[in-house]
Amino acid sequence: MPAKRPTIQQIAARAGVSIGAVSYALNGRPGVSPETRRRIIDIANEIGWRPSVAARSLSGSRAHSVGLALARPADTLGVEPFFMRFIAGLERELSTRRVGLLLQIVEDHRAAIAAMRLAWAERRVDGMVLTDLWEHDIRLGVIEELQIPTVVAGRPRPDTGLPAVWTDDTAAVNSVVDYLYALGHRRIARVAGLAALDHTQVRIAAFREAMREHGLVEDSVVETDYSWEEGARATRALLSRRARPTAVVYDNDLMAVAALNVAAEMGVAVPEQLSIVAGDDSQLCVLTRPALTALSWDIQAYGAHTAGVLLDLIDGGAPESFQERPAGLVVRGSTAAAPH
Amino acid sequence: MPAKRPTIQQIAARAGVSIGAVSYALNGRPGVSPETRRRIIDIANEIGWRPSVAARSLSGSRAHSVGLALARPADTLGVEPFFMRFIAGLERELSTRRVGLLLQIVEDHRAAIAAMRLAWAERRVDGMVLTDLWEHDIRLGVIEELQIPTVVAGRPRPDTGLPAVWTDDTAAVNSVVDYLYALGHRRIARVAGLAALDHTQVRIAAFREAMREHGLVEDSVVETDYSWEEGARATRALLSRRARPTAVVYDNDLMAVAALNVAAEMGVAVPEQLSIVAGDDSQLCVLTRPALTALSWDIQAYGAHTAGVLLDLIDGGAPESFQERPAGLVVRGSTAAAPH
DNA sequence: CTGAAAGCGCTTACAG
DNA sequence: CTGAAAGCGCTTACAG
Repeated sequence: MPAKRPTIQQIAARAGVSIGAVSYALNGRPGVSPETRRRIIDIANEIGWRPSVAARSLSGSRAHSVGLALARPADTLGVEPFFMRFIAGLERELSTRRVGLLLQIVEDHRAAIAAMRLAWAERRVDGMVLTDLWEHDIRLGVIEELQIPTVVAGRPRPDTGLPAVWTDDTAAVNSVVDYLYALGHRRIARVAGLAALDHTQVRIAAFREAMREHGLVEDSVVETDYSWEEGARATRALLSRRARPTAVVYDNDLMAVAALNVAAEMGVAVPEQLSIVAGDDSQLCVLTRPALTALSWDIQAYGAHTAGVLLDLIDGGAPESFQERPAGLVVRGSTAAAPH
Repeated sequence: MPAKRPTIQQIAARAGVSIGAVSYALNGRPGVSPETRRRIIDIANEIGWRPSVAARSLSGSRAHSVGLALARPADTLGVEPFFMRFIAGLERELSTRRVGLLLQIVEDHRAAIAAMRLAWAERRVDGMVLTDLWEHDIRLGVIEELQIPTVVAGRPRPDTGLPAVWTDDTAAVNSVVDYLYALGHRRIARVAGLAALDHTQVRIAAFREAMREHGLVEDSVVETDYSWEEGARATRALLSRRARPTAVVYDNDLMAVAALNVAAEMGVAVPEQLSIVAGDDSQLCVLTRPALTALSWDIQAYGAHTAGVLLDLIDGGAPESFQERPAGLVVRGSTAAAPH
C-alpha cells in the first residue's frame, strides 16, 4: 500500500494559486511573480514534493530514462570488470540529470532487439546506449527504423549518423607495439577479441600496420570470444609454435590472466621468456603474479561521457561525438626485455 | 523526434468501439464479446501497439519498475563477479513479468537512501531490492517510513517484516569445516567479509560453532571489507603466525585469489602446506593455478527468486520468504590433506 | 502576472 | 455486453 505522495494539487491549494502557476513556478518558467514562486517552492520542499515521472512523461512525452541492453552471457559479464565500471560511469552522469537507467541483460542481438523494441513501444526510454557494435550489426536497422535517439559506445559509424564516444585504439595499439619493440621484442602476437566487433578489426589493422612499420612479420593474430577459455587456447597455440612469440598483447584482462596460467603450465617464464600485455587495466591486473602490464583508461569517464552525449542528443542537440584520451600503458611485472 | 506510437484511440477507431472496450479487451477483462475482443487484439497486434507505461502508471498507480541501489565503490563492483550474476538473475524474472529494473550505483548507504527516496517520490519504482544488509542498517528506517515494498536479498530480518531470499549459510560453513577436518586440518582460519553485514556475523558464528564441535580452537577469524587488498593483508597476518593455519576459508572469491599470491610470495605451497577455500565459485576460481575449491551456489537463481518474491509482494501477496538450496563445495586444486 | 481548461494514454466504476 | 465519462498528475497554450 504505497503511502500517499504529495501532488501539485496540494501545493496549489496551500499556496492559494492554480496548479498551472505551481507548475510554472516549480519549473522555473516565467509567469509567476518572484514572491509567489518563492512561496510555492518553499511549500513544495516542505511537503517533500517530487514530480511524478509518469505524469511528466505522459504530458511531456519524455520517459526520463535511457536503456542499456547488454548482449553477453551473464557468466561472462560477471568476470568481465569492464561493464560494471562502464555502467557506474553512465549512472553517475544520468543521476545528476535526473534520468534513470533501464538495464537489460540479454543473450544475443535478437533478444536485444526484442528488448529495445518493447522498451521503446512502451515508452520506457528516451534513448539507448549501444555497446560492442558489430561491423554488420542487426541492431542498427531497428534503431534506424524506430528513430531511437542512440549513442554508440565505441568507434563512430559514419554509415549511421549516430554520435559516438570512443578512444583512439590505433594510438594505443601503436604505443604497445613501440614499447615492446624498444624492449627488443621482434615476434609479437596479438590475441584479439570478437572478430565481429568493430573495434577488434580496427585494432588488428593497427597492430598489423605497426608491425609492418617496424619491419616485423605480423602473422600472429588470433581471434577469440574474450573468454578465459579461448584466451588460454590461443596462448597455448602461440606458445607451441616453433618460433614462439616473445610478447603477446591481449584484448582484455581476462585472457591475459589465462595466459599467465598457460605460460606456467608450459614452463614459459613471465616476463623472462614471455611478455604479456593486458587490455583494460582492471583490478584483475594487480591480482596476479607477476602483476600485468596493461593498457589503462578511464572506463568510468567513458561511461559518463557516453551518457552525456546521449542526453544532449535527446535534448535535441545535433549528434556530437566525443573522443576519450587514448589509453596509456601501465607497466607492471609481466613485461621485460626480450630474451635473446 | 520519436516516431508516433500507436494508442488505444487508434485501435478503438479502427474497431469501431470505445477506448474503454479496447482496454477491457486487451487486458483480458470481462465486458466485451469474444468476437470483438478477437478483432481488437488482432488490430493491436497488427499496428504493433504496446501500452504506454506512463499512462498505465498514472491511472493504475504502478510504475512497473523496481529499483536496485548498489552501495559499493564501482571499482570493487567491477571485479566482484557476484553482482552481475545476481542482476542477470533479477532481470530474467523481471522481464518475463514486464517489469523494468532501475539500477542505481552509489557510494554508500546515505547515497542509497537519497536515491531510494528520489525514485520513490518520483514514482519510478514499485518496490526495492535490498542487498548486503547491515546488522544496523539505516536504509531499513527509510523503507519503513515510506512503506516501500521491499525484498531482502539475504537472511530474513524478523525485526522488519520484510520477505527475504536467502541461503543457509550455517549449513554451508559446516560443510566446509567438516570437509577440512576430514582432510586432517586442525588449525583452520576464516577471512570474513564486512563485519557490519548480517551474514558475515552469521557465518562467523557458524564457523566458531563448527570448530567447537570438532574440539578445535577458533581464534582465527579476520574481518575485512572483501577487497583484494584486505584479503592479502589478512592472509599475510595469518601465515606469519607461529602456529599458522593449514587451511583458510574466504568469504568471497577475490580474497581467495589474493591469498594464492600471498602464499606464493611467502613460499607457502598450495595445497601442500595450505588449503584455500573461496566463497562464491565465480569464474575467478578456475582462472588461478591451482584452481580454487569453492562454495558453489546458483547466484542467478538467487536473483530470479528475489525478483519473484518482490513482485508477489507488490502484487499484494503476503510477504513470503524463499530459501535457496545451501551452497555446495566444489573441490578443485586448492585443497588437500593437511601437512603433518 | 495569473486562472481556467485541454490534453497526454491509459483504467475503471457507472449507466444503459 | 457496451458506451460515455471521470480521473491519474502533470504541462502548456490560451484567455483575461
